[in-house]
Parts: sequence; C-alpha cells; structure tokens
Amino acid sequence: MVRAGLSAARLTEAAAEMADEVGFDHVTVSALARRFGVKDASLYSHVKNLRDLRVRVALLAGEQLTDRIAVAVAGRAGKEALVAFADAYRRYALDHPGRYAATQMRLTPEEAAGSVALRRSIELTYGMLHAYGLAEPDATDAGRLLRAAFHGYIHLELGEGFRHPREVQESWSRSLDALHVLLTNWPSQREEGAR
Amino acid sequence: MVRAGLSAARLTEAAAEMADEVGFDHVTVSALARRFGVKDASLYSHVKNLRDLRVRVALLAGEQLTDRIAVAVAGRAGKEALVAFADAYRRYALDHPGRYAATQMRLTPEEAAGSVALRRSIELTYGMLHAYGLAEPDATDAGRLLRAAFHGYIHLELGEGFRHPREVQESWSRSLDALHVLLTNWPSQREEGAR
DNA sequence: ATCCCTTCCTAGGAGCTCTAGGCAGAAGCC
DNA sequence: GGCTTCTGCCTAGAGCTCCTAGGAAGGGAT
Repeated sequence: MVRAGLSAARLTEAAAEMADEVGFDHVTVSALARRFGVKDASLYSHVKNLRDLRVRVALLAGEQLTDRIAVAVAGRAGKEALVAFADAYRRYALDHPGRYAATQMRLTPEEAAGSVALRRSIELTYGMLHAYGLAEPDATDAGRLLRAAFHGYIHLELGEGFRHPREVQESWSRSLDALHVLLTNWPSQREEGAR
Repeated sequence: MVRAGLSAARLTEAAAEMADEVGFDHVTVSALARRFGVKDASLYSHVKNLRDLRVRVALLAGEQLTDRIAVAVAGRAGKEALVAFADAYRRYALDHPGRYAATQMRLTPEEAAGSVALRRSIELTYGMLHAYGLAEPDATDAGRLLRAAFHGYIHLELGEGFRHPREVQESWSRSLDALHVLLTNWPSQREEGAR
C-alpha cells in the first residue's frame, strides 16, 4: 500500500486551495480526506480537529496577504503606498476568496500568538500613515477606518453586494482617491466643529 | 397533547433571538426545535429547510435595521444625518450581533425579491449623499465607501479585531468626523491629481 | 532481522439535515 | 351532534458530518 504522504503543512495547503474553490466554510475534514484518497479519521494524526485546520489556513493566508502587501508598498509613500497597499489587499482577496475569508476568522490570543503576520501588517499600516504625517491617536483611528473600508469593500464585492452597474474597479479607484484626500486632511481633535 | 403553536413567523423570530445569543451560524434546525420542545422534523412543515430559515432571519433583520436607520435620519441632513445613520447602524449590530450577521448573508435575487428593505436602505443612503451635494457617479462611489466603512468597522469591532486599547467609541466618532470631511470634500473626477 | 514509531486503517458514537409516512387534534359541513 | 378533511406534530430512518479508540502495516534505526 502506498502512503498518501500527509502532513500538517500539506493538509493546510490543500485546505487553502479547497477554500478558494468551494468557499472557506465548505472545507470539511471528510472532503479534505476524500481529496487525498484517505479516510477522514486519518487526518486526525496531523491536525487536532476542524478548528485547528481552519486556524492553520487562516494563519497561512494571513502571512501570504501580509507578504504581498509588504512587497507592494516597499519603497513607496503617500498616495502611491496607499494605492499599492489597497490594490495588493484587494487583489489577494479576489484571487483567493477562500483564503481571504480565512483571514477574517476570529482567533483566540493563543491561536494568533505564533504568527508574526498580524504584527507586521499593523506595522505596515502605521508606516504608511506616519508618511501621511499622522501621529497618535489619529494614526490608530485612521488605521481602523482604512482597514474597515478595505475589508468592507471586499466583502461587498465578494458578496456581490454591488447591484448597481457602475464598474467596481472604477469605484474602487475613486474611493482610494477619496481616502487619500481624507488622510491628507485628517481632522484632528480641535480643528473640527459642527458642519 | 398541547400543540406548540409553530408558524414560520414564530420560528423566524425565535431563530433571530437565538442567533443573537449563540451566533448566526450556530442556529440549527434541531436546536430551534429543542427550544420549542418539539422534534426537528416538525419544523419542516413551516420552513423549507435550513437555508430557508436563515434567509427569513436575514430578511427580518434587514427590515429591522432599515427601520431603525429610517427613524434615526428622519428630518436630518449633513453631518447630523451621517452620524445618526452610522450610529443606528452600529447600535443595531452591537445590540443584535446574530441578526446583523444574518444581514450579511448573500441572497440570490429570488430570495431578496420579496424584501423592500434593501431598496429602501439604498434610498436612505442616496438621500443622505444628495444632501451633501453629491450626484452620480460620485454618489454611488461614496455610498459604497460608506457602506464598506460601516460594515468593516462593525466587523472588526464584533470580531474584536481591535487589540489596541484606544476606546472604540472614540475611534468611531473620529472616523465619522473624518467621513464627514470626506463627503464635503469629495474629489470629483477632474480636480484630483497625484499628491 | 528486529524493534519502534508513524501512518493509515476499521469500527463506532453522537449530532446534524431532511424525507416519508402515520396519528390525532382542530376546523368546516351537514 | 357526527362526519370528513386539513394540518400540526409525530416516529422511523437515510445520509452526511466530526471525532475517538484501538489495530495493522510501512519505514527507519539498531
């Protein structure tokens, strides 16, 4: 009998591919076992349980996404960095919807502990914002708004929440223009009033 | 034997409550049946299947959310309307996380057809943006960015994506200030350039 | 060649969705 | 009231899921 050659890494990789094909929450232990021509019980020597498998995919995807962003923003600042960051983010989500969905999982602190990707992505965001001249606490607020806008946009786009015919790419570009304007004119505490 | 008095409406209502308590994707037919002291097969006279049940919850939640927003923005314009809209949105999501998750379901056109909430919420958004002086295609772009920002923010907040200690409420307010500035200075096609 | 560890197996329990068909209240008709 | 009919809930059961326990067989070290 030939062994299938399973390992946690190979299972994670295959689960990630599967997530992109059929959706992250259709990744099941049995389906994954079927893909390897193996009984489902066999996977439990490599992976604790379904949750464990999903967390591994989430961490893998998080690293890939962060890597792409890091490459994209390297050596850029201001609007160029913003657009590069955003496009890399969106590109990854559209190329790998299942993996992207995995990155949205809520991890416990212990689960997230092993990953450097999270910390690195925060650093990348802050670096970009500092280049815009934002310091604390504005950088935190702006960072949250940026992350929210990116994620929300992708979420809507993946969910086909855009029924309106206007091209998504065009809308996305305009929104990035707008966010650029926003970051350059970020309203600090005292200067803003009603209307 | 006393009948439990099931109906599609009561099941939907109970499922919505359950979603808020245990999370939208922990709402199962069997758990719902258990809650009514009834066998799971009994629910299938009232509801086609699990998907059907979830869609009903999604439509219910969509209507509730839209109603709240409509009440909040009534008679307001500009920043007041923006803040009222956003706060109503966030309030609903925090009060009813399970129902809110349901509103994020991706519905087929047939499933969404029966609901007026979707159309109405779009009208509300456009009304607000027109008061900011935005016309097409800027209104569409700005509307998408707003929805994305709101949803993304809530998503991060519900998922405890905010590890940083800065108060969420404060961040949210600052982000709304920023979005207000953004809407009043929306960069139209020609006036924007590099940096 | 033997030992041992790892890999994969079979067997099986428990929970889930959903279908088919049955019985017994509730509602309508005479 | 007595009758039929409708419908709300039932039991039975198939098929899928996750996961545990314990067994057998391949591959490496000695």
